[in-house]
Amino acid sequence: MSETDRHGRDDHRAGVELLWGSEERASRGPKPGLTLHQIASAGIAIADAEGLGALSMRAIAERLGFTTMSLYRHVPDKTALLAVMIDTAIGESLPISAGDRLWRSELAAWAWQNWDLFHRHPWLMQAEVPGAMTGPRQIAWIEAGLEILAGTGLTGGDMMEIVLFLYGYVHGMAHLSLTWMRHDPLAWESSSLLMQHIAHDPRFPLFRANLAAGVFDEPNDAATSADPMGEGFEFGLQRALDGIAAYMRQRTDPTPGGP
Amino acid sequence: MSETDRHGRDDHRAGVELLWGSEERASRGPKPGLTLHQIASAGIAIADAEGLGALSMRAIAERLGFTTMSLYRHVPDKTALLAVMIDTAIGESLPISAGDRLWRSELAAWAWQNWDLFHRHPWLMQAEVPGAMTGPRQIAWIEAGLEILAGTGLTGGDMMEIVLFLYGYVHGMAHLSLTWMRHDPLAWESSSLLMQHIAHDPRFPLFRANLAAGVFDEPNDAATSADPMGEGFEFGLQRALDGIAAYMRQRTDPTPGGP
DNA sequence: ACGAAATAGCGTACGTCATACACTATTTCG
DNA sequence: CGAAATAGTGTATGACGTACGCTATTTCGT
Repeated sequence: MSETDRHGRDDHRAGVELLWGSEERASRGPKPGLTLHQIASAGIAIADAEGLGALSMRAIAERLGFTTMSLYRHVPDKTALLAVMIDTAIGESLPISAGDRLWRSELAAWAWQNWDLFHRHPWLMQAEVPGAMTGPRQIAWIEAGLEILAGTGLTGGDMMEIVLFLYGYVHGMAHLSLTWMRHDPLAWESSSLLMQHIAHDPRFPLFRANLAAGVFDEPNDAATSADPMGEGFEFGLQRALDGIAAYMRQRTDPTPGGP
Repeated sequence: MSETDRHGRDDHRAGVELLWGSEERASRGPKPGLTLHQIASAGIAIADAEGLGALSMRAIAERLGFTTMSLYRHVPDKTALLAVMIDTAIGESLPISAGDRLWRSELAAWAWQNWDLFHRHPWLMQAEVPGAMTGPRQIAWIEAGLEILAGTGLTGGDMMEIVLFLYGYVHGMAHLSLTWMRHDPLAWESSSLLMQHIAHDPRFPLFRANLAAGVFDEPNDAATSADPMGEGFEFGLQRALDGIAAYMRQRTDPTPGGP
């Protein structure tokens, strides 16, 4: 067991270095015919097209025309590779400013770009990687959020908490969206089966009422849209921004109306 | 491939029925010495103690003193079992009213109970199960949220969107918390390694400043607390509730200040 | 220029996983 | 009482991550 632990730790350390270290070519030995970036890109392509379940070391190697074990010359283990894949995918679209200098629209753009990212690479949500393997591009995303709030007169701590608040919301809502809205015909049938069950269950009168009122689009409508929960996301986003705005007012106007 | 698809669909349907159907004993055949509830409970115990990675059909069967394949008499596949585990774990603590009838404190209690649930069973976040396999107890949780908002004069659609907004936030923040705050000593070392990298990276001045200011507790402090991100959660929760409150004001007071 | 050192990729092998399938023993209904 | 249905067992299969030893290649110190 202690051997396993030691190994796990070494792989963790190696994973962090893979994300943050410099990619220097070794001086001696044959020239690599395979790069970390190629591997990560192949992995992303597979995960995008066929889901995380289809992402095996074998599948990646085959796609690249190398043997499975060759990958391990560039990556300590699959978890570390996933971490690199995540950071690579995030890096494909770093946050773009909305253009104006208004924190509210900038934050909204920031949130929507994040939302889109999760929908472009649905496996990002499922990939379970320890937080210590966070990569620089993910930090860059947080940094961008902090930058947006930099001119508002909030303390650093407040800024960080607000960014994490918003990031948490985006992440959670994207998870809901992706869990629910796999519009493959396979999930379709069982989904309507579930709706039938709920619709006949007397324990959930309010939920049922909303079902009947079409608050959830009927599955056949939802299946036609690429982003069926986008409206719900926008709603929550506006609530979140309202909450942030209220907090900023409260912190910058020291109104004398105390207890 | 079409054979696999057909099978996947059948398993999906069976999974939904497992969650929602009635558990009637078959009339003929030997008496079962094993129940679905036992299996799910054993699975929960393993996942709680050793994580989702240690949750194998073999491990569950061994713990119960049966063979691996015996489980498949009660469960179509592992995904469906996970769905039952999730619903069982959620059912262990159904939402409890805060006592007063104020939507704000009731919703806060609701959110905190959800947060606690995720921390009591961290694997709930990792368990990837299709949305169509949502169980009745999870719906009960949403229903409880709707009930809290029932007296506020909002439309059904608004109520649902608010509950999903809050649920999304709780889920996302819990994910952040659990991804980051595995306080096992194994993750510890690589985590501080990451912090070192960030601390020396000129690309993230704002993030670095907050690191230096101790906005993230130093890892050694965080490791001592059972819920190190609880404060951040409460902060975001209050912002979310403020945002909801603002929306309710806007919808119930039809102020004439239009465009 | 040359041997030592280091590395890239390959081939094989192992243990673990979910799960298909055939079998036996048990219970109940017609 | 026999036919039908079911609970649990035993064995087998194919996919997975990855440890280990090998060969071929490149570069450094001499």
